[in-house]
Amino acid sequence: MLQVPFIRSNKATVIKQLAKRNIDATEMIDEVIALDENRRGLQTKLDTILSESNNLSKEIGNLFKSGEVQKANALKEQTSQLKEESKQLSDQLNQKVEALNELLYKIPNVPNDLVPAGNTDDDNEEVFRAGETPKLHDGALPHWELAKTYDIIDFELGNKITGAGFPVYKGKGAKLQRALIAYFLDKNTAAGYTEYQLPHLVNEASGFGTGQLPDKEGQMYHVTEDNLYLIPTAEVPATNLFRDNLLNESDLPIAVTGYTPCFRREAGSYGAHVRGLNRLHQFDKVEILRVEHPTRSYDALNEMVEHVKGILNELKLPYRILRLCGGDLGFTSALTYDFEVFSTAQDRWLEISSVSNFETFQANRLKLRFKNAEGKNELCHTLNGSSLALPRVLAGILENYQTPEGIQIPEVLVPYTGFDKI
RNA sequence: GGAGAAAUGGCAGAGUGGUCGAAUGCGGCAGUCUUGAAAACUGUUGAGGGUCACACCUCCGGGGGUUCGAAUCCCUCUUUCUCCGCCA
Repeated sequence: MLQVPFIRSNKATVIKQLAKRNIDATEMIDEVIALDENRRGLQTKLDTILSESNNLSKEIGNLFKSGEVQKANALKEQTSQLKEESKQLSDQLNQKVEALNELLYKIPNVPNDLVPAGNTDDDNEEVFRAGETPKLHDGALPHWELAKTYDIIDFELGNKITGAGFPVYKGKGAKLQRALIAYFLDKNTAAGYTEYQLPHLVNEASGFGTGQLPDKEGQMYHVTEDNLYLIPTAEVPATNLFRDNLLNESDLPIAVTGYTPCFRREAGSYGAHVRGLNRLHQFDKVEILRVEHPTRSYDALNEMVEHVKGILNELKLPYRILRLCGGDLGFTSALTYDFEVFSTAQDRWLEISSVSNFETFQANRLKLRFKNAEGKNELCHTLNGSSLALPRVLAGILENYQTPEGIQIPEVLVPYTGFDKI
């Protein structure tokens, strides 16, 4: 969530930038400022009363000590009114704080200057394109047909044991998945990211820290018995590693990578776009995450983009990079680059990575700070990205590397798979 | 799952109703001494709100209660440890 002091001193900019998301935030921002002023006024009043009653209590204590019981009892009577007042004030104060927070939860992050205005993914700005779209032979198939032909992914079996969106990988399909995970992790650790194995279920506080809660709980599977959520992305446990941390400036930057399965309810998705591996309830993903000094975070974002590019170049897949427009930008993000791989057989682009700078938006909720050069506590910037999401990369490989004789394995993966053809 | 014990500042650890935001030690920072360093000595060292800055307020695992007054008493939740049971 946004910081109130920031809103107060940058009101015009905040409203202007939020307009890129097609939000007129004028009213909300005004209300935030009014509620905050109100809150501070109440706080000051309450503090005064508490101060008075603290003094009285001390006096009473001293009187008891010196044996002046009657005087002490007389003073006791005075405290009851103060108590009543302070109770009322603190109730009012709590209401204000709650109202303020509820409002703040509804305000998305302020888009960066680079974010183009726009409504839908049509308005995203293509900033890079690489890789040749291969000319496929006659009779080239979409990946779900290839999966069947070569018996490497079984969607029906997943259907039987769980339901739609939970495919079963088998044989060389399973091995290829494992190879991709190992390859991605190796690339990430070689680039300085520390590998973590993270919990796949998280508590409410963690869901809140990264912005899934409140409001977006419908996207996550919820284990009500224990009030835990299945992670929709490793971003949630990875970012929450640093919840409530007060770091030294020298601890920054922090770079983390981890592989986890991801679980998404994807309520409301339907049709051809959920065919095959396009959209699943459970999928594998390797994530990279950075905790950065505010002055460096956009350099870090570029480094992450370059890193993901490096991987896709090695895999020799056709891909493009989009800068998301305001309408398509995630709630918590200030600037996001999406990577899409070209699905030749489907003739469409599939999102395989999303690299974002959240600036202080998550850090504020997480209370993730560092001590700056002046000795003041300052919020860190958090960033994360996929490197990479497995199913669509797999789809891209199957479709783009298919030949009449079988599916070639990208050269960099062969040491991991142990075979060069399916 | 059952029984018991515990949770205090970066860490260790005192504090069982009244100048306790909290002794002491370690660590950190600054200074003295030193050519420099170490050692020694001296000082300093939690967070949030609030203020131009002070003042002031809140925080001793979380929440609630008793009391004029709670780190200290009561209730509750969570976590950790020990023992028993079960178990990949």
